Amino acid sequence: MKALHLEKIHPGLSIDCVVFGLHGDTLKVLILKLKKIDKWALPGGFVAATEAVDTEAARMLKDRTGLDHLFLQQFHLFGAVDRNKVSDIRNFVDQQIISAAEGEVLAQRFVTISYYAVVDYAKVQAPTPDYSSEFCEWCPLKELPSLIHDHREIIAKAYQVLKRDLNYQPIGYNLLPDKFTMPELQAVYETILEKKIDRRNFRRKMLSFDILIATDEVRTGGSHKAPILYKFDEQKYQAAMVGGLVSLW
Amino acid sequence: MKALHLEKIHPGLSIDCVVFGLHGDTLKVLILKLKKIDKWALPGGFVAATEAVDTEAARMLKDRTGLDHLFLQQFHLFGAVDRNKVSDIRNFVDQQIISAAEGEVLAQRFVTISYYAVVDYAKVQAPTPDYSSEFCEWCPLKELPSLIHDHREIIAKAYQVLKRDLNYQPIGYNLLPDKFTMPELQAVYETILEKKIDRRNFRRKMLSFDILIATDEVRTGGSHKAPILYKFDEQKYQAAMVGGLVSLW
DNA sequence: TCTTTATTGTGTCAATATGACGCAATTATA
DNA sequence: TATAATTGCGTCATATTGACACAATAAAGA
Repeated sequence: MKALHLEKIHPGLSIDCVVFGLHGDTLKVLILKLKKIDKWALPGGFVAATEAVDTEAARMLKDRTGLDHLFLQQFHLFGAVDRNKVSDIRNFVDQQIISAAEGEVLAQRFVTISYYAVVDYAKVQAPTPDYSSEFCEWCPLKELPSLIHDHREIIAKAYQVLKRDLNYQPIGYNLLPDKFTMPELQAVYETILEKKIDRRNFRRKMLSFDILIATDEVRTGGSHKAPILYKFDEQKYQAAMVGGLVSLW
Repeated sequence: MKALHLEKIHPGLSIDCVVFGLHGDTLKVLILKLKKIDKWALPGGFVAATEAVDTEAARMLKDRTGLDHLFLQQFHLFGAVDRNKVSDIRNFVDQQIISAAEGEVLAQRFVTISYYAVVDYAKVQAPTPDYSSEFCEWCPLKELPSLIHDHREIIAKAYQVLKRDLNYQPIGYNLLPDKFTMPELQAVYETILEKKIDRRNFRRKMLSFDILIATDEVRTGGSHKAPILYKFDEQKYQAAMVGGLVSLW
């Protein structure tokens, strides 16, 4: 959480990424263990003076996960005055957990623009910590440890927005493999929404959105009927991202 | 668009507000005519170092419109590198439209966090220009003049998000009077969506959301049957703001 | 090879929701 | 007192949804 090249950094602004990982039927969040402080943080960083904010968010995600071309959704700017909890930082300095200089940096006011992404846990070999962190961990959403600043609030908001977005946006592109089965897609929804959906009704509704193309292949391996592999109709998928899947009025 | 007290301002960050006004059946946007430059701008400003970003957005809206307690929706951070179009600014300086010092300020990189609000045009007596602008105007969404920076893009995005939000959020609170009729509420939707809705089906759906309470009063004055006055069930309205009106899954 | 098990694709059906519209009631005005 | 305008309430055919039945089939075990 320290600026590397302050002179080249857009001032007062940070980026935080909430990276959701689907691990079986559990939704996890990528967090980083800080080096000196006994707390965790979201992957994030600062914006180079010469780069667009969206570009920088994508770069950070790539640096941590190795993943590229992900769907990164900007969802909120957190701009409370004491969102970095200056009294906590003073305590860290008093207890000599961090140096006075480090405390000075951390006590500066930053507003943070937050992005979320949903990634395939299996595609991320080993998340890479940044200069300020020791190691990374995928943590179940329900078992978050003590987080620095307002990062717990950021994660809560990200999860709320993600669930809301499922009501009008498709999901799965660059998250599932190019070809995937209906049960695999359903698992994405069930994991995020923490809710069982009737598989026959799920199929019917999903197909009605007209964003899937059935291939002539199936996924073998299970000791049961081999499910059909689908792919996204990229055109219609993108159209649905903009125009929404359903409209009330 | 110039900082008043740079030393007390959070650096590199501005706020822009897209204030939609319902004027009969037309959706208008509040814009400010700049003093020296022959362009228009969104109401906005900078964030005091001692204030939350949301608070500052509300303050700006109150300064311009006199309106308080509005629903202000933060919707996007615009963070492109050249969103202030530095080449345009250099031209203004070259043509001596603005001073070199003013050009210097305008050419600095700022990211802007944008909010939208929908207000009752009739409640705003006379919008007040700020120090950088000559006068304000409610401009129909379809007839926007030349705007500074990326403000046209900001308005387009605001309108897109507003229409999207109507699909899962209620609208009308602090926009309509405390008591309002069903046709008045419907007009809000029709004006924003630019779409006629069957009044009988609108009523049925709106009532099904269970956020309205019928009073025992009616609105007289028209030469026709007096419509019933409704008010919002504030509890359920707020719940719908968080949880959404409908859910796909 | 022949079951068995697990899970998929397809389809049914009652209940509910939606879109399009009819009609009597009622308010101010002519 | 009639007229015009617009509202509240209701109908009906059609579409959508939720709950569930059943045959098909891929792999594993007997």
